[in-house]
Amino acid sequence: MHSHHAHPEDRAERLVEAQRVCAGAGETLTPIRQKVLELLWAEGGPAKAYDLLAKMGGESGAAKPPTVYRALDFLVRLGLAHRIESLNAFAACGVGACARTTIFLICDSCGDAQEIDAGHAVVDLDHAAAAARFQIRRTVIEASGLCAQCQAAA
Amino acid sequence: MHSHHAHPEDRAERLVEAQRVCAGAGETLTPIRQKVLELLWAEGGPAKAYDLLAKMGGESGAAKPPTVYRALDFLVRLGLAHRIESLNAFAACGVGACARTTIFLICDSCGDAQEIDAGHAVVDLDHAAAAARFQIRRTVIEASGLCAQCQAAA
DNA sequence: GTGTTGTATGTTATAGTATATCACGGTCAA
DNA sequence: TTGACCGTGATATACTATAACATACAACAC
Repeated sequence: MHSHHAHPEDRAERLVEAQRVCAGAGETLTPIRQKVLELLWAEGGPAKAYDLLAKMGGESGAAKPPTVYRALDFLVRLGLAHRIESLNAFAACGVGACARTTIFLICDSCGDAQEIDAGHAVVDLDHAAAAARFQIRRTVIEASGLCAQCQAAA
Repeated sequence: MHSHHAHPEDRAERLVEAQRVCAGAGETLTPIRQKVLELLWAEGGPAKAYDLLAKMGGESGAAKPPTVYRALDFLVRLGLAHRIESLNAFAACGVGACARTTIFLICDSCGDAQEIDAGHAVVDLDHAAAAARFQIRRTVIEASGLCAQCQAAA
């Protein structure tokens, strides 16, 4: 599941890009962080923290929750991944890394999540916030429903 | 906390309105559901399920989690309350009940959440979804940051 | 070299959020 | 009166996330 829509870029290419992003931020893509990022790529869609945890392996038994949560925090902080609030899940950023606000279209049927640029929606949100004199730090825009494929299947 | 911005309407008035909404949907505002709704009103801001649970009282000891979650599901289903995904919290609908998509502006400092109409933002979201042939069932738009008061205080 | 600082990770425990499941009682219509 | 539906009670458990403290190691100043 979630293995459809393979990303055009080669895995090695994305990895180099991710490392470049980290270096640019003065941070390091450590083995653990890289592993979690690759698991997110492999998932190809929303992934739960504990599912990632189970796939972490590790020589001295399984990894512990803080390990994967720290890595996820890091990846989200650098824009390499996103947190999907309405699923309590995480997804690799569809374009490598982005500082932009993105929208997730989450299919209730197949569980996949499509990431699209927020575009004008965020502009309007900024207007609304300005009218309320509210200073936005972070924006979450998520819509759930049926993706094109699942509509066709139904 | 959260007790500022008292709602203009009288509590009894809101209650009648809520009952009307339920009746209109062919549903019943049972004592438990009403109790949870009143707790949300009393809170005046985002409330956590387990905090509500603790305030439920009940003669034979405290209420159990499913009781409050069922009531919350009901209230959200009828538009009498909203779920705030990025807080894992719930809030009474600011206008009694609404079918509309609303935006929450969540203050990181005081924890209050202001509910505003989605307005154009949701139109743009609809456009974006249509372009992806995605059929939206539910929309979550939440922004967090600093409210006007907390900006002034800082 | 020694100490110090900062960052990443390991480890244990626990807090916090949510639902599955089965049982019980009431209402209402067939 | 029986059966379907709904709301609730009750128990248990699943799932999500973080606190708190310990360890390791590299970079740098002295």
